[in-house]
Amino acid sequence: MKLSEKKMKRKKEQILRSAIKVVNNKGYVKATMEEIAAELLMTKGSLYYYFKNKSDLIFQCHRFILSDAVKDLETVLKHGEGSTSEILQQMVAIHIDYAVDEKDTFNLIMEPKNLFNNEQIDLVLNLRKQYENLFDQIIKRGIETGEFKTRDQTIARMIILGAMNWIQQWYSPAGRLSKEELVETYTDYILKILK
Amino acid sequence: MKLSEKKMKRKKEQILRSAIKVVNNKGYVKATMEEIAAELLMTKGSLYYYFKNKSDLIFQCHRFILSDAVKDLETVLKHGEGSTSEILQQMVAIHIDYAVDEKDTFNLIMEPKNLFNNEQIDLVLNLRKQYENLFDQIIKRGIETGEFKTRDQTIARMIILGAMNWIQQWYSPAGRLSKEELVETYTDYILKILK
Amino acid sequence: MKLSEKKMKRKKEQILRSAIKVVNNKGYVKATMEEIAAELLMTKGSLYYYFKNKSDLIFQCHRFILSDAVKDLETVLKHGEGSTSEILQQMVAIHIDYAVDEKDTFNLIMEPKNLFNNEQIDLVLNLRKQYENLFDQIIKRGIETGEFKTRDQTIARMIILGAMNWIQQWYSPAGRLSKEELVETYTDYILKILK
Amino acid sequence: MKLSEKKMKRKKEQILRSAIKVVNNKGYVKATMEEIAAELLMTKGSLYYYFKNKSDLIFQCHRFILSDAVKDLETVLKHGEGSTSEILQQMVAIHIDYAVDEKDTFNLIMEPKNLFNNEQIDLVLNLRKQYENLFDQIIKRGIETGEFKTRDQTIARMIILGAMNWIQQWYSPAGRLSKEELVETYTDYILKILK
DNA sequence: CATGAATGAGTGTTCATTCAT
DNA sequence: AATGAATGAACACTCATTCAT
Repeated sequence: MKLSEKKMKRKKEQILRSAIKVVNNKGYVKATMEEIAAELLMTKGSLYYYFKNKSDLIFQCHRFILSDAVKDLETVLKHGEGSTSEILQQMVAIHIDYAVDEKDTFNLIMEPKNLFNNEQIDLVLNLRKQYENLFDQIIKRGIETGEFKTRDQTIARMIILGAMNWIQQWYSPAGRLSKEELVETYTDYILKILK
Repeated sequence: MKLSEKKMKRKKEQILRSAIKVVNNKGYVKATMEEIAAELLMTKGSLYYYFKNKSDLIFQCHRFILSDAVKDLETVLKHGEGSTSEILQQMVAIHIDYAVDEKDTFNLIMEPKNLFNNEQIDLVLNLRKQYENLFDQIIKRGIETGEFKTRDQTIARMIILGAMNWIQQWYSPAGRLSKEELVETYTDYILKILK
Repeated sequence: MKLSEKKMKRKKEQILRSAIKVVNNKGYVKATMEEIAAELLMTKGSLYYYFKNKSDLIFQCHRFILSDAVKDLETVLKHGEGSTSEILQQMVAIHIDYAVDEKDTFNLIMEPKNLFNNEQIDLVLNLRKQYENLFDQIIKRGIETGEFKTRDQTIARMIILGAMNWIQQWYSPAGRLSKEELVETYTDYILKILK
Repeated sequence: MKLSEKKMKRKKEQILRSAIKVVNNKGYVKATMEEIAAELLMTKGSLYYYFKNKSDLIFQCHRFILSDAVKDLETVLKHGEGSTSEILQQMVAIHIDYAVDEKDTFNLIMEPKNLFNNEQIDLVLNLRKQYENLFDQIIKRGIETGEFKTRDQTIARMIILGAMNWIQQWYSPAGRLSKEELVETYTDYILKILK
């Protein structure tokens, strides 16, 4: 019982990984079930054993990655050490890690959702809100400790997220900047926004 | 000759306008030649008299909008009055206008380009560079006048562009903020980055 | 204008004829768009130029045949000469003609309709009612003239229709009975029911 | 041996019952192996231990129901009490019961058989003949006792069967007529045919 | 110039069937 | 005896593209 369930879960994850890859290379419309399956040496028919729909599969991809990122951020937010600014820097590092390492994957964050049904949309929006909320929390904490101040907190957060999401459009680890330098510079600018 | 050429040009522009509308509504993958033609009371077959491809048509849309935006920015940059900060504010206003009004067509900036052939990609990348360059110019001007200073100018510009491009992911003119307020707040934060 | 419309109509009818043939040979579920198209040396894609759906196409088939039959029956009912019994006999002849000559075609009458959408179902049920109603009319007329009498008119009509629809399950023109004999014998029995 | 054979038989019957249910609800084309199995808390793969094919399974359903009906009719025919007319009425009741309760499975009688292979078709046709023959017998008996008379016995029987089979196209137990009234009225009319 | 008509490659989805365990 | 998993053939439907008229 437990065994077969684990197997199922592992397979689902494999498929998700493959789907994430393909979806983010081609966009979710051009990503075909065939290609997603092919990468795993399966036939597209088999995918339907694990996922109800293409829509469902894509949705799970989104959810999967986002959940992971949320978990990482939460850990830092709760157990991270140092000043609020230092914790913020760690969060920026996490976001940039996802955006750069899992490039295609994380890109999902900013894609539209004409494919999701209402139920799914709700869940996605919730996850996104959760994600944004983590940055809201750190900002609020900074304000409370007197480290930060903002004119309009929502917009400040949007600016920060936008700036970070844009990274994957241009940054290459092979380029002029190391990831560490990138994180540092970004944090620097972000702190300017919050001060 | 000249006459028929002008007619052709006018027709092409009509088609582009229609295509832009549809693309902005449905995204370029779901935008069908049929719908683009229908809006003009034509049949899709006719489109092929003016454009080689759907790919070509979409590309021209992108180019059209981007050129427009570049022109607008250039005008402000050259003839705009006021301090560098004030000119920057006008540029932010222009960008936000395009991002909000021309949603998906403008959005193409940040989307992959599995649709464009190499020739087209080069042209698009050039346009993008031109676009970015205009923001580089205003930053440089600010530094020369002593109004701005940056730790890393490229990254500063990336942060600014990223922040602005993100707007279309969340901003609705029907929401809490008017476009004017949005522009003002954004400029405010952007200036913080540059000071 | 008028010309192309006529062409369209003619083509639609051709497709309907083909569809009727295939549908009634294989049943509407096993009838494929491909096969329907193949018979006309078309590709299945083309069918969608004329019909929105498989469901739509099948529906039009049903409607097409049923309308024809209704028209024929109405003609006899209104302009037929002779006693009510004699007119009934002509109606029986028409029904049997459809059932035997257009065997597969007419069979549609008795097939379920899990395929039709609500709008279509309404129309189909209406047509069926119209068809049944024609037999109701002749029965009523017979009762008024004193030629017929019934215990339960609805059931009488159902028995008559059922008996006639069953013919295509067993009758072959190549068999023992000519169509004329068949009609005569059937009418004979039907009159027994109505007397 | 004997024991496991009995187990096998019992299981087969369980499956048939489930299949019959599903087929009656969805029609045999839309009835899926999955659904048939699910009702029994099995997986569809297991069905293939008991039945070679879906075709085979469906065929056995048909056979099962038809055999049952034949048995019931035979019982009445041999041991039924009362006049020939009264026995006929009981047979009509049986037929109507099957037609109404076992809708689609029983309906198979009058559907084409693109699903059955030649071997199966022969068996089905034989069963049908057996079924029809039982009605022939009662008619013949009526003629011998002087209760009935017919112009053409085969056609008379066809009319009676057709009328009865049609019932499932329109009758609903929830409607105006109870099943008892239906039986009585039908018998009444059928007797008119036979007199 | 424009269109009506046709095409064909592609795509998601379903489902009977198989088979190792 | 049963199952989990995979397969592959089939099918409806879409749409960019073509071309004779």
